Amino acid sequence: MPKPSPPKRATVHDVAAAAGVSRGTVNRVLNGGYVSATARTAIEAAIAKVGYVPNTAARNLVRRRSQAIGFLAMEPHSLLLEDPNIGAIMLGANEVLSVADHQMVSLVVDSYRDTERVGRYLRGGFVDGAIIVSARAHDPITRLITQLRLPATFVGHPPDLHHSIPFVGIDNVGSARTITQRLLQTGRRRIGMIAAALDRDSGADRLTGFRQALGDRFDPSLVAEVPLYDYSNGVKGMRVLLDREPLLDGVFAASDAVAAGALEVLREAGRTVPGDVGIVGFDNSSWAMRTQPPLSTVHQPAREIGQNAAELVLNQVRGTEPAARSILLDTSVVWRDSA
Amino acid sequence: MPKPSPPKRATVHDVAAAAGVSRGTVNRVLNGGYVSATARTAIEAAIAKVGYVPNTAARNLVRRRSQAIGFLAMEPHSLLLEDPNIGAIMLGANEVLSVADHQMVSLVVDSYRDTERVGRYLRGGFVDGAIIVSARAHDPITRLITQLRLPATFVGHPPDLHHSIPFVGIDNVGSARTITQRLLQTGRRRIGMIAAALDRDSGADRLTGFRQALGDRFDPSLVAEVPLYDYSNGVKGMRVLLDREPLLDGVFAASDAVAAGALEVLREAGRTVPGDVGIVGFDNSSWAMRTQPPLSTVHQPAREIGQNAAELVLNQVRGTEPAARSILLDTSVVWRDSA
DNA sequence: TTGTACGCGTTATCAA
DNA sequence: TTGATAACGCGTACAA
Repeated sequence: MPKPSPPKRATVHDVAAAAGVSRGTVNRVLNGGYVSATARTAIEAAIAKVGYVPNTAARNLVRRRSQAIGFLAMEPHSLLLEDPNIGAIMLGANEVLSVADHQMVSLVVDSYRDTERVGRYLRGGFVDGAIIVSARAHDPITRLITQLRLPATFVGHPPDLHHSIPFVGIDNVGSARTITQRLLQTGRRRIGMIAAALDRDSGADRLTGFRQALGDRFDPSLVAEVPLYDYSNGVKGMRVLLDREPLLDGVFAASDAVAAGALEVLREAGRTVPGDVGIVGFDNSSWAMRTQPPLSTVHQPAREIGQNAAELVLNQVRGTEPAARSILLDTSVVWRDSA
Repeated sequence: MPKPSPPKRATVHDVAAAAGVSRGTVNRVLNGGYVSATARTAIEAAIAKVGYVPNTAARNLVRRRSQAIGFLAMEPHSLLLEDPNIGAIMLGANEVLSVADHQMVSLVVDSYRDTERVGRYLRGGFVDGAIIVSARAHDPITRLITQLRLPATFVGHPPDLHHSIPFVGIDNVGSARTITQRLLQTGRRRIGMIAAALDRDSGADRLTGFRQALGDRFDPSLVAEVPLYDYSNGVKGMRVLLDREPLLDGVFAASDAVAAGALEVLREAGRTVPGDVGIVGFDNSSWAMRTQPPLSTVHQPAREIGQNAAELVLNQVRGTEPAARSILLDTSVVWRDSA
């Protein structure tokens, strides 16, 4: 079987020939510059006629650009698909990047080996900038990026954010406070929290908001810490909570998936929701509407987060970045039946 | 703010200078060829010392390759994230592509405008090959790809598959037959199907399998057709079925999401599962374990599908494709409590 | 086994 | 306003 030959593509040279001008002039209509009206129309016709499309490789070579932005997800492979927001964030980022004719290359950093590989990639100049999702504290990748002075934006800030790098996110503290207050307003007295992912800003901030809302009534023994934002950790956390305080009548779960797991445990324990105990989640993911009863939760604009992150990087790449940096997007609370 | 200057990168020239040889020799150790042991070690040391990484743009320019494979999803944006398999398929494909040092560029084709844009992209030689997911009949993109003789692989075959293009998929007919038989074996007499996405091979084949399993007992009036594989269509389909045949005691839902919707309607109608009616799904997605009761369903190896698809394209790109073409992967049935 | 020189398709610089 | 020409970094004949 013969190696398929790449399709023949028209070049600037061909366009110039077809229009009866030099390559320089063609280039000026492509990339702006002084050019006479007659030449312009002739060239535009020629471009359409020969079906010219610029060759990215050649262009990038001379411009010393890759026209690519890295999307770094610092997350175990398995969790990538479970995360209800990451997909929408990627989609949002990809939207504005592709409009700006940039390629989004997604790199998941799971193991140490990944760190090395991605490090080489970044150093190699394969991307003009990076969007970093769910970075943890003291991340080697973060250090590398500041070292390289690579244009970048965080989605959610790592605890040790070097503020030369902007971020886009939501107010986790405020959102958590608001939704916890709802629990208080509906008369719950013994309120616990299943706190997940405390090594991330989102996790830590949600706990902070919970504590703020409770004020004097905050009781550390009613906080069950679990590592991840998922269903099975919701199950574990709820068991702990129920064990410590059988009279519990309110629960703030750090995510909808966690809440769904908690709900299952409550059902097994014979507690009714929202009768015996009220429960609220976070994310407004598809979980929230599937549970019985549906969850009251915090909606975060994941797609917009992605879009804003992409814009922030592109601004830096283009060198047209004024003073204003990080962006905090608004959340909204969705009331359903669980509390 | 100054435009961030791209990091200075070492070139073959630098390596040659550092090793005291010519660029040609350096090239030979990079891309294979005769080279003396002494020269090789000297050059390898030099490469490490100056931190040389090949420049993709330059390499692609001269090789006339893009080192990119398009991942085309012919699906509405909104459904992309809902589909339980597509994410895993992408991950699987990306895995083998990145090992082969190829970029995966994902292109979602939703509207007619997308078709045009993607068409330009393919014609422009921006990808060396393509993986196409959920193509429908008479797709203009498919036609373009055969025209261009672009190396490609389908995931699931479109009804009008031009057999010059290989595909990787599962045996939807056989899997559907098997799981429907289970319903029969457990003594169900009036079995209906909620058939979704009949304009796709997967949807049509599952209906075929259902019909085969039932044989003489097949009753067309017990098939509710719905357009999409999602929860809300499961709700609609189940209502139709219950309306047409109140004595129904078995249901094959075309996907787990559909089954979940159907389950909700059954609950509202006061039917117990699996007591009054047995129900089975398809996909073994996260839905299957979240429903009450958990679903019996067909597991399909989504990740492997992606891996195989990528390998099939790469083989064609490299021109090292023997005779064997399409691949059918095995499914397995997962028995839970719903039937 | 090694070195030299040309071409890949663009952009950018400089004269004209 | 336009045209010629030199990079950009690499692969590859061809000659040595």
